[in-house]
This record gives sequence, C-alpha cells and structure tokens, in this order.
Amino acid sequence: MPTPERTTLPAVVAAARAIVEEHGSEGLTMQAVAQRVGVRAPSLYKRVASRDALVGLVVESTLTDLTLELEAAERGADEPRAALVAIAQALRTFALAHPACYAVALGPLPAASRPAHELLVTSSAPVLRATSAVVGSADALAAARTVTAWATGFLAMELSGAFRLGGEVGPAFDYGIALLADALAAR
Amino acid sequence: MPTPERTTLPAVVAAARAIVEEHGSEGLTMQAVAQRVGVRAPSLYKRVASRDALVGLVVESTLTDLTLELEAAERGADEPRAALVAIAQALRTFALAHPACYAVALGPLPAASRPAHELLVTSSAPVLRATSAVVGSADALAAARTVTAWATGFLAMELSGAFRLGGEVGPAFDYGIALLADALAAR
DNA sequence: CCTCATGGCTATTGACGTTAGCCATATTGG
DNA sequence: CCAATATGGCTAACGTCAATAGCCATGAGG
Repeated sequence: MPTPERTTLPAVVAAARAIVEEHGSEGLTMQAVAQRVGVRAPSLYKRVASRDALVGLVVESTLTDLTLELEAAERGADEPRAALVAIAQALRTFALAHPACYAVALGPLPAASRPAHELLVTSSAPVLRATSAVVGSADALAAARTVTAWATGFLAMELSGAFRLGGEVGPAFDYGIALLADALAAR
Repeated sequence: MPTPERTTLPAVVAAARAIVEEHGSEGLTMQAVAQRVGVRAPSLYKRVASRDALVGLVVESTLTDLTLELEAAERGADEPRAALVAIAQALRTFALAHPACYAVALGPLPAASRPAHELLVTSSAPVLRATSAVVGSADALAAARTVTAWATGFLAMELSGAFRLGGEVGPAFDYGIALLADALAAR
C-alpha cells in the first residue's frame, strides 16, 4: 500500500467510543475523532462514509460487548427464571458501566446508524431463550419483548435522571424484574 | 407596545410542533419555524432563549396534551386494574397519533429542553393513582415506575421500528399490560 | 409632538459535516 | 532497478445551522 497508514478503522472506532463515553454523544465530532487518532478530519472519510456511519460502528461495537455480557450472565444461571433475572441485571450493570455508549446504542438512531439486523438478533437471543424456557415457545417472543421493553425503558429513565422523585433506584429495578419473572413463571 | 408584533409565542410553539410532526425533530430548524410564522430566524430569539428552549416548550405542550388524555382514560374506567390498562392504551394511542412529538417529549433531552418538574408530576399522577389503588401506597411508586418503564420502552421500540422480527405489535402490547396488571393485582 | 422601549431586520460569526482536488509515497510489474 | 499506479493524507472550500451585534422603524405615553 502507498503512503503508510497513520491509523486504522478499529482505532477510529475505539477513539469514537472513548469520546462518546467521555464527552457524550454530542461531543462526537469528526474533528475530535481525527485529533484523537492523529489525523485531520477529512482523512476519516477514507475509512468511514459519514458521521452517522461511524456512530453505527460505535453502536455495533457496543452491542457486541453487551452481547458477551448477556451470554455470560445466561451461562451463569442454572434455572430459567434465574437466567432472566441475571440477564436483566447484566444489562443494567453494562448500562451503568458505559452509560453514554449504552444510551447511543439503545436510543433512537438515524437510519444510517442502525446496526446490522443479524447483530440485533444475536444480542436479543439470550433473553429470547430465557423467556422461551419460562413461558414456552408460543409466547416467548411477546414475553421477551415485554421484558426488553421494561428493561430498556427503565434504564433510559435511570440514565436520563428521570427518577428524581425519591426512592432508591436499585430496589425498584429488582422489584420490576422480580414482578415480571414471577408473572411469566405463573403462566 | 412599539412595532406591531407579527407573531406570538404560542404561534411559534405551534409552528414548531407542526414541523416536528411533519419533518421529524431534526427538521426543527430556527429557519423553518421562522418561515412558518412569517418572520426571520433571528427574530425568534425575541421570544425564545435558544433552540433547546423551544424544544422544551414543544415538550411541555405535548406533555400537557398527553396528560389530558391520560386523565380522561383514568376517568373512563370504573376499576383500578381497568384504569391501569386504559391509561396504558391511551398512552399508546397518543404516541401513534403524534409519533414525532411523543418521541421528542419522552426521548432523551438536553438539560435546557427538560420540562418543568411540576409538569412531570402531574403527567405521571394518573399512573401513580392507578397503581396505588392496585398495590397499595407502599409499593405504588415502584409499581408505577415498572409500568411506565415498560410502556415507554415498548413505545420507543415500536416507534423506532425495532419490532422487525415478525409478530403483531398490538397484541404484544396487550400481552404486556395484561401481564403487568395481573402481576400487580396478585400482590 | 417627542421620547424611548421594543420587535424585526441584515450582516456576521463560529461550529460542523462533507466534498474537491492535490501531493506524497510504497508497492508492483517490467 | 525503475517507473507506473493506487491510495492515504492534506489544505481549501462550501453549505447549513444556531446565535449575536447592531441598526431601524414604529407606536404608546407624557
């Protein structure tokens, strides 16, 4: 190859993730990323089609990491109901550890930033398996959607500071997942 | 007052809401709003401190309308569990009727766009009353948070088209609210 | 009638994404 | 060993957008 490359696509994505985590998603400017990898902003377009596409790569990278955590939580449980609870708690742990990247990955995204469909399938697989084991395959999808909707809604509220009306947040999460798990098990 | 006013703050907010609904929140530029009310963009700053502040007014306006719908749904039910279901369904109806404004109002917001705390209290009051009637005042807050988290999470997913994996969405919503209502009633 | 507070306007700035076009270089094929 | 070429980086520039500065016109109140 001509002209030695001063950076790489993975380095660009890693820089983008770091910037998102440090300064929020609105701090993710092409200039900031370029400066971080030691290059000028226009050069980034040799690696990435647009800013939205870069956001999409951040989302995919984050989602990949998250999926590993969810699968680990699933493996660590010996019983379906416990797996459901463990997966939910792993999701919250991840969200609190990487709040900005989590918010970007699971928040509203422009079409050009949406991750590959296949990645969404693999990241939702653990929940689907767990609910399937609890309620049976017929209702598994609806049950998984219920749990996922609750968890992402809860975490969106927690991360955006919507829980300003007193009460501890951790116990409220436990309350919710226990309620859902019991309700599903009762079917 | 000097120099007859060519527009008013309510007109500006109404224009902003219409633009959000027609072209999405990213279409809400100061130029677009100004053109719609028959004024030049800089003149808007005589009425509104910033774009974020204008978004905040759109949010408050939307939330006010939503609250009326939730209260109407609450009044229309004669039993606590039915009230909970009716409120959830009213929320979904509103979200589907005004998807873009709903998404703005209940999505992540910069600090300068956050609605007044008091408004959040009044808009969450119906759910809180309903859960209180179902599970008692001790668990009412946690229960309300669970239902709210689920509903907003579900609608965020539905509006962003995250339900691409087959299955009808409406029945999934019914499944979820029934599951939650039953679970709360069983306590 | 004169004053002045006020709303609107033009011009401008600064940030940002993105494109155009040039230059330098390392690899490849003769 | 050398030239051709493909490629990565750069500077310059454009368009969009939010926001500010400063001027002008107007109309209500003394």
